[in-house]
Amino acid sequence: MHHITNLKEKSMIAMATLYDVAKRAGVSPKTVSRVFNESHLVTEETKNRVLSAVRELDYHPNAIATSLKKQRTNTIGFVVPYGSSFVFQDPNMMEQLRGAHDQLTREGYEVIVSAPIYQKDALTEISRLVKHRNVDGVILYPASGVDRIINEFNLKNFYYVTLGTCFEGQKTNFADLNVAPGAYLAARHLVSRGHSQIGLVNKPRSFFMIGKDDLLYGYQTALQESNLKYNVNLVREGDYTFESGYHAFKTLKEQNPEITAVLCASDPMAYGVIRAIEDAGLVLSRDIEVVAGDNLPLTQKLFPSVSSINNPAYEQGNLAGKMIISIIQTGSESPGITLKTEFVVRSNRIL
Amino acid sequence: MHHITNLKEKSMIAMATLYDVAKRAGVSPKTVSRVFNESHLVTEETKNRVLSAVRELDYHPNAIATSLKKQRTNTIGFVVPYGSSFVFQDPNMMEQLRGAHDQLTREGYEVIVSAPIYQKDALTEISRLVKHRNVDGVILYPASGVDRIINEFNLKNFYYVTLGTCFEGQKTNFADLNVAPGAYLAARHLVSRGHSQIGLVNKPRSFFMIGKDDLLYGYQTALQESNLKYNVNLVREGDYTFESGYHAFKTLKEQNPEITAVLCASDPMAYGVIRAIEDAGLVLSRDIEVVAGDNLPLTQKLFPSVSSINNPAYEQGNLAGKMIISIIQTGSESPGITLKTEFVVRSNRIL
DNA sequence: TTGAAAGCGCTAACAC
DNA sequence: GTGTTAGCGCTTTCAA
Repeated sequence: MHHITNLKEKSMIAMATLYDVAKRAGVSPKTVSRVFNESHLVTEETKNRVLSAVRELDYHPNAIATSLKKQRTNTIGFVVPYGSSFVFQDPNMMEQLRGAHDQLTREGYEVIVSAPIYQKDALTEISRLVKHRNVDGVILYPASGVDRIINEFNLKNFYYVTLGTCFEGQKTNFADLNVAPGAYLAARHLVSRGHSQIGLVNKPRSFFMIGKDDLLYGYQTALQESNLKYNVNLVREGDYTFESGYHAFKTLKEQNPEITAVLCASDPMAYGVIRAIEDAGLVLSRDIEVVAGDNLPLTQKLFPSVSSINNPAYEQGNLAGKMIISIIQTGSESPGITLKTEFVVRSNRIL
Repeated sequence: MHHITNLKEKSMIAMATLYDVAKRAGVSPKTVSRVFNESHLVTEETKNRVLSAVRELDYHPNAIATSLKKQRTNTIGFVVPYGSSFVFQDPNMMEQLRGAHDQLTREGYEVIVSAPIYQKDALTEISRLVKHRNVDGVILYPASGVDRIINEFNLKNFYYVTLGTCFEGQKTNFADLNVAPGAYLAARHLVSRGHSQIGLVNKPRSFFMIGKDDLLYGYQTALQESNLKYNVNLVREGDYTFESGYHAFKTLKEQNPEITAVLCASDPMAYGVIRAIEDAGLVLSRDIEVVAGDNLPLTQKLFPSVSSINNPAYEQGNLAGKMIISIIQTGSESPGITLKTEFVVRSNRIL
């Protein structure tokens, strides 16, 4: 049945197979398999004989063979477009990944991470991972074109969860975030502290479904309630990066000299704003009050006086992990869940 | 040969197999396989027939079956102990991961990332991934106990690369970093600017093989050359985190009131030092000059006046990726490579 | 409680 | 240039 050790190159040592264990223990292959999968169906005595053989031969079940037979890999793909710098250098995205990782590994899944540079590649990568059966399902990030993939996945019963909604009317399989509550509270807070010229550095338009879960919505609602009129000129659109925050504040200040506060959609953009404030010869929290968007630990530590919208990115990733597992195990879709943002005050404004 | 669509649950759609394609195209399975693997051995005409069938059936090769047959998965494990917060929240480690990811995906490998909380689990995880054949090889991080795993891997011809050396005398399969040159230049620079009380916030002792590639070594060498005597009391040991940096500066300043400069082994620790400086009522770069350890983009942006040792973490990860691929493809070990740190001056000291 | 035989989807060896 | 056959290492009927 089994051939002699395959003398590839120098000393490739043949790994023991389940058959080797069976032979050694004097039982059938199926019995060995049972010991690993349904051990309650095996006598204590035979089990011990098998386990001895396992130890003696240093046997480890071949995960690939198991996957082929069972038609599942116990692996989940985490695919994010926009390139590896965008992903691995964005602490907020890393929090999402961390949340997913923790949940998935706790449940015995491996995590394949992929961050192709181009959206097109990302879409291909998602399809490939799933269709080639490398993974049992994917957690994926909104990007243009993802809706088509989702459509196909729905038809073919492939499993996925999205980090945010990917098209209007998506009802299932998403772990989303509603930024409006945090933005609303943040804007109210700023107004209550006497600010009336409040800048908004929003996320890129392409990233969101315009609607009631948006930063802008919370901001506008708060202004309305306070009878402050909405000024388009106080709104900027960044791309989550430091640079875009820096640039946003620069132009905000130029066009609105009276500006005294800025609300940011992300922490890295808040850093850019802060840097721009200092470069303009102004003092953070005295001349301009900044509200950050993620409430990252680092931000709290570096800028203890900066209040922040709380972005539960870890929980979001965790939730996505839970959802994909449940979807795989039940074989049916999961209702979408939307987490809420909050607002954390850290105002020890200077003067 | 092939059974009717397996009506699991509702509508699990059967994926086309290579046999289905073969039948449809009127060729043998092997010919279909050839089209995907050695297409130059197939006539243009049959190839086209096969590809039509592939398209019509929406066929995708099953990666698991290929892996089982070929005895390789085209997947590399990236395993780091110390837990997911330590990993995903450390921008420097993310740079290593990013470097590895970019190289590996470019070469057609998937990356499985795993960050177990306990070192013990990490060691188990490394073994499992490799022994169960989930991955073709692993990139792993120094931790106590890794040396035993390496020993076993060497014996059994399993493939690995380490990010740094894991035991004294390791000669192969590592992508290491020599911190001494950067530390030396940094210390010389500080001395040349008139500093004589220079604090050192080093990495944790357990992380390094004490030797000539150490931060301390570069620091001491520079002091010696300048005829400054080495003062143990100016040296602290952190654990790469903000908190440890904060605490380090606090005690440094208490015990060395004359201190005017601090050299840090990592950027997060430098952030902690900077925060502590400000909390002590001192001004960064005027009262205390700080040198950071990683030269992260964020640090450059947030603190433009802070010089830094340059930590080529991306390159290190990239190199590790290159090495593991070469090791797998040639079947033989790779000589270890040590990257050098440099020093980047950004001194626009205030006053 | 245990075992025999078939086969998951692919490719390597060896025909033709 | 193309096809046949066996088998990668496991689990799943089904039978004993």
